[in-house]
Amino acid sequence: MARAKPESAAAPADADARDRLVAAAQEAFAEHGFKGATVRAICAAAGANVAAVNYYFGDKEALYVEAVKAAHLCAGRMDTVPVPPAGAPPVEKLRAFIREMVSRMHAPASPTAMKLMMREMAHPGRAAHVVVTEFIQPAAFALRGILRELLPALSEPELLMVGFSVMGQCLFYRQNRPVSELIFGKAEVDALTVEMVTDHVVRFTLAALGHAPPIGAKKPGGKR
Amino acid sequence: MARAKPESAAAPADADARDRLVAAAQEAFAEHGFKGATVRAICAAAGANVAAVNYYFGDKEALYVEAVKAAHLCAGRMDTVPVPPAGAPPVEKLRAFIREMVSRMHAPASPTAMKLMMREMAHPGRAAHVVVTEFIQPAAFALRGILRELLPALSEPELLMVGFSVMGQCLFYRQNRPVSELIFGKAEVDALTVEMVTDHVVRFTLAALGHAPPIGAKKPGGKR
Amino acid sequence: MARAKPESAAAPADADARDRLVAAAQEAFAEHGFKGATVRAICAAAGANVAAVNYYFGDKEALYVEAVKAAHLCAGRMDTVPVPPAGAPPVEKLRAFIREMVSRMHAPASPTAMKLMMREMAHPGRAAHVVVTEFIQPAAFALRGILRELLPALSEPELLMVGFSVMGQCLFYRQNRPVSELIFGKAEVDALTVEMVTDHVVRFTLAALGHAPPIGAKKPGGKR
Amino acid sequence: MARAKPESAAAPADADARDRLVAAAQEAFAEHGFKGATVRAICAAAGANVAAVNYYFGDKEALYVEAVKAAHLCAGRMDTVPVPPAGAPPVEKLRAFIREMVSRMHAPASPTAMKLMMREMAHPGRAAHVVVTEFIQPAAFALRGILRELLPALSEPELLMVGFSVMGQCLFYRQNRPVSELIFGKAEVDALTVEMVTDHVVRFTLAALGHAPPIGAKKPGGKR
DNA sequence: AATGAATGAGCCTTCATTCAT
DNA sequence: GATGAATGAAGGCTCATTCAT
Repeated sequence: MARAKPESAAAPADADARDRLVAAAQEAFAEHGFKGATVRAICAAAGANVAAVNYYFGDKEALYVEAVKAAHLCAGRMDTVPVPPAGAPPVEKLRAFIREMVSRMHAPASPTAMKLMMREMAHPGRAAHVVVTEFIQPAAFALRGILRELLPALSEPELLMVGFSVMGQCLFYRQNRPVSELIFGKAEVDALTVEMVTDHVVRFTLAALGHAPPIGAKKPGGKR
Repeated sequence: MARAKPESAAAPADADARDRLVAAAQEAFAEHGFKGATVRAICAAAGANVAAVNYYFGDKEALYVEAVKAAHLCAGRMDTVPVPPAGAPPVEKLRAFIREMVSRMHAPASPTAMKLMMREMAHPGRAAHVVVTEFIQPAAFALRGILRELLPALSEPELLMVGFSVMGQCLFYRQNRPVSELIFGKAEVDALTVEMVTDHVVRFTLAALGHAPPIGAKKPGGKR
Repeated sequence: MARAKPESAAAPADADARDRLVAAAQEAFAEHGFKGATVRAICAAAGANVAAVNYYFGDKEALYVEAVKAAHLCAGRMDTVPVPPAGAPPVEKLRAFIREMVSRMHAPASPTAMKLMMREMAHPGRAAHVVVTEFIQPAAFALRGILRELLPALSEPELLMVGFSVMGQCLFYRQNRPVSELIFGKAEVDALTVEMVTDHVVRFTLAALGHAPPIGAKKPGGKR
Repeated sequence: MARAKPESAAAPADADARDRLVAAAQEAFAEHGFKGATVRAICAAAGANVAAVNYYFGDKEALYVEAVKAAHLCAGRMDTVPVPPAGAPPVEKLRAFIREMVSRMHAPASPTAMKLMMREMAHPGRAAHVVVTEFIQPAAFALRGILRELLPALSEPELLMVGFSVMGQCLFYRQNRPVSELIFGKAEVDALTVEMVTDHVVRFTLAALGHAPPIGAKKPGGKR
């Protein structure tokens, strides 16, 4: 926020102390939550002094906010990236949106970054405002716009729920992956590649909206 | 003279200290997480001594596990509940399953039991095993059975993803409610009643599976 | 303030932890001031745990207040003790007042208690209100009453300054003893017994007020 | 090229960093004590670097000593100032001495230099020696000389106590001003001007010594 | 059986100080 | 000469836990 050197985004090892601190904080906060993570552990993991977090950020909480902000920066803005075909048909836009969303949820650039974001979303607190207004809200409105094009006759609440159905499918793969692995086995879940999931969610959704043959039908075959 | 023993966990009615402790722990852990909740606050809320948690459970962590276990007991088994149409057609079974699931997830205020379970599911740890094997797993297998009946031709991975799409839609309303309210406004989100959401998820899913007209179509239109 | 066992006042060694804590705190605060004294050192000196001060008093500051209050309690109330001859002639009352005041300043029951009181008086802060209203104020008003009897014609400001002259003489022996010893030598200053100082201050004051022969005159001799 | 060296302490006019540091230190130490004042705050107030105090003085404590020394320099020597009547009658000398002393102690607001000196005198430590030998001692001896002239027959201890009575009256107005204001109200105490206090202390003392009519007598009475 | 007084480990933070520039 | 980024020691305080009762 107040620095002029945002060079290489993820700072795993050799970046300067401040960036290493943020990276370590993401990891720690994602793993143990705000209270569970200790600044001592974070500083140790970042190879910095115990006083470093107070020196660079002034506060444990400020570091937390910074970590969440960095996480969503690292994940990229949702409103700019996903919809390459600006004037394309809405079905294509939706397909692109889901593809982008699923791929982000599936194998994000920084796993811990996503994890941290999810944690904050589940229990909004200190940094919720930043994440929501800068990261989530644009995506949500973009999706709503696409869906409105596709379903011009739907009432607002119905449109809202359609959007929730799309987001629910995408978020599931991140929010409930650990439990899924416990139930069905890690191998089974890991076998689902990004492509498979993307195709499935796109098809499931488009089928529900009447823009593709239903799931039971022969793959890309005749109308039946 | 007083009580026989603090043996059987679930207390029938008048709630002695041990049960009040578990109830208070559910509330506290659901609200502040494991580290955030203090045993002092829990004991105070339960009207018990500071040493009560150690006396009854031996450990803060043991109390946590007990609280989560009690939560899933309180929430009820997922495989037994939605049985109304035991041998009914699979579409009806699916409808019943979704109805049950959505209504459980939907509780607007905060049935602390569910909240606590969700927290534990998001970051599986201490008590994940019990919750998963006794609560989630049966539900997941029940859903898988229903879907298999509906879609006999699907491959295993495809079936898995269909189940994830159903669960994703249902869970969304609990896991992402706070953020949804931040984005679209609390009023908009609260306006979605259990009935509306149930109907929507059922219809969206059945439409995707080809067992109902798609969402865009005229609502109460012809059978096709 | 909230305990029911004010048994033996000064608790040097075997009293319960709380009292030992207050005693140690008096010593430490008197010696190093509020910020200079550490709760760790205080607890160590009291043979108590590091958390003891927070357990018994909740705060370092609360302990400070308690220490100051205990100090003035230990020194005794000023309004009740000194004026035995209730209806005696004012000169006698003044003599008694000065005697009491000087002897307290000179060799108080607990040297550190007095020192602590003086410190707080010099830089009033946290505990000033208690000390002033409960200990200093009564003494000041008692003195003012005595002086008003002696000097009925004096204006208020003049009476105030006469009181200050009396108090200034008495307090000097406590507030500036260390410096006095540095200048004139410890032996010289220590040679001044309570009796000598009392007699001197009484005589100096009464002489100034015209109720005794001046200092230069032959001791208790003729009018000159 | 810039300045020769930070050698001579007292700066004449434009105040370079070192001098600003000392000034800021006086203020801070006088207000918050040694531990209470932070070098960061001092440097900030002096518009200097955080490392400036260590660079110029080597130590926080060294800066403290320097500040106290500068304070006593700034306050001026006590033996040289009140010389107006060099060979005047001793009564006049005493009058001049008290006048000088009272006016120095009386400064109503906060000439930080004096405040700092008083603090150090109350708890002699690091810098006590310099202050005493260079500032207090000369004044004390000057006073003793004057009193010896006035009271040639007195024993040494008696003379000492007379000196203490004079000093006690003067110092009272600085050492106990805050408490006095708390007891009698700020307005009452502030109403006592330097002139009033000077006149009172002179008269009180001279009366005690038999060189003026006692306090109770008619104010502007005959010379006697 | 059940309590609450007491403990010690550990947390976040501050602060005087240093070192490379 | 003078700076400011960075450090480590220490401080106040919280909290889960225990031990006599």
